[in-house]
Amino acid sequence: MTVGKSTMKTVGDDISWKAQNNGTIGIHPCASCDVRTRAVCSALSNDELKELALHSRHRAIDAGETVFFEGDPTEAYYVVMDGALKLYKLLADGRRQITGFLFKGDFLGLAYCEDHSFSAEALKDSKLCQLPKGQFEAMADESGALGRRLLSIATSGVACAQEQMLLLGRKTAAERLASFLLWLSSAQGRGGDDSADLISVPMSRADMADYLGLTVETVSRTVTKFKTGKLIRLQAQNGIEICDRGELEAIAAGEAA
Amino acid sequence: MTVGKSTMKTVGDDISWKAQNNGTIGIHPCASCDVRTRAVCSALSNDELKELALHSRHRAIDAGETVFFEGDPTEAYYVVMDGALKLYKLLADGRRQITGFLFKGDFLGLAYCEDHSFSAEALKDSKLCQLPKGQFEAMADESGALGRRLLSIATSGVACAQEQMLLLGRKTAAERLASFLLWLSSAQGRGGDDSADLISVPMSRADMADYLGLTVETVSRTVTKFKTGKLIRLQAQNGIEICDRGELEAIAAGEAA
DNA sequence: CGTCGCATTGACTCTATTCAATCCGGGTGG
DNA sequence: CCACCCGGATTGAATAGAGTCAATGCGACG
Repeated sequence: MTVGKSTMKTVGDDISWKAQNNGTIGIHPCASCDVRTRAVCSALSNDELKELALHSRHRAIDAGETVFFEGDPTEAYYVVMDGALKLYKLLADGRRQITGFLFKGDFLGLAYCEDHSFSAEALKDSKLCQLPKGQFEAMADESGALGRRLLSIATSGVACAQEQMLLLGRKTAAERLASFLLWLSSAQGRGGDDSADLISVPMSRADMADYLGLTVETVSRTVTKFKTGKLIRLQAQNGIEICDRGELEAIAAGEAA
Repeated sequence: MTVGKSTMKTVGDDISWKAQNNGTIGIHPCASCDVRTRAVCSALSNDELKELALHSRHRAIDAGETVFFEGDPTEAYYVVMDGALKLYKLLADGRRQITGFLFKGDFLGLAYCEDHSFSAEALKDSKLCQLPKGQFEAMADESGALGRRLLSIATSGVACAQEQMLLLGRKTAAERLASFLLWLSSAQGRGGDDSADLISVPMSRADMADYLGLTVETVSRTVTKFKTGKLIRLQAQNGIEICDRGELEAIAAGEAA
């Protein structure tokens, strides 16, 4: 198992300071950031945001590139500005468990941890906003709002993880896939009305398998079964259309016949 | 699946106010609490502690009794003063996944969540210190130390949960049991030197199975295999002695032959 | 001493894995 | 333009690891 240091190009200091001054937000690079209102940053005052922006760096990550490896010392936290990431852990012989996927607006990192307890890799070309560990932690210590926001992120992370434990420990392959598709749908519904019926699946079958605790073959077979049963329809560009949400929900909950 | 409201006797207002005044701690009921230095409470000043104690209640929970059910509105947080609890989630047909065990000193509850996302039940007769939700949250909002402590608890909860996902998604029965025994050992080592070789197992085989994503039979068979292989020895009163920690560690990590 | 609940063991089954072949779409180079 | 190639996805056949069903063992307790 190769666990090396991550190397990556830093887009660097080229944060735009040209954002328009609208009188309330003031001039700072985050003014033009479209995840600002959704991400952790929303817990910061304009002054704090400005301060933090002084130390932040944007990083472009290509698909397949690693942000950091499990065991690496934590040097920074990140906000996903665009793209998608997978988080995973490995066993000595290469068996892999994906512990989560991150999308636009999500926060990456575990507060106050010395070392990363998982690896993070881009599913597709992505943009991250990198926040230096020390700087960010100091700010979290100062700002009650940021601390509370981080707590709420961690808390929902725990709830999510417990749901996934239920899936991994007790659900059948079909139940796992159904749960996954519905989760993906609701994740993509964030921002829009509700959950989308046409979902884009940025991860490979192998990634889905490693997230669901199955093999590629089983995922593929189960997808086919859902397709045959007219629960879903495969679309171009890794799209999946949910045709019978009710039935999928019943399956996901373990209520199916 | 019966999911009712939890009912429980409240030991009530009989918190002892007789703790000795040693000049620094001052007179308050927590002075005599032996988990005070380990639990969340350690993040509070004496004044804060005193304030919180005014609203706290001790609850005695019998083995098998439920503290709260998944879906119940969160009305309080708890500190486990003594005993052991299991946290679990259920599927519609009764399949159960235990998502964690709590011991003396552990914190019970997910900060700022409206409803409980899991049920909590005592493994054996236990004592809890109940902290009213509103009171405690207000205090967390005020005190940076408490907020940070809660964040660190939630954060290590996430790391723990991810480790468990790896176990549930990718480990074999033997690897799961080995990981579990070592975890239990290190959990009981807290307070003592390091990890204990003689561990007490307060949960039934069924609980172990539901925690490890296995069946009772498989757990039992695997225990027998370990016993036969001289990796462990069963002791009286649900005790298990670890005889070959190195081999167990190798198995747990997935490095065994 | 008998009973009850949990744990263990045995025999058989089944779901998901493994191993292997084929398919499909996109990109490349002749 | 089209044949070729490559990686991911799908499908098939055989296998294995854990599950299921059922019987027995064992210790605590009345």
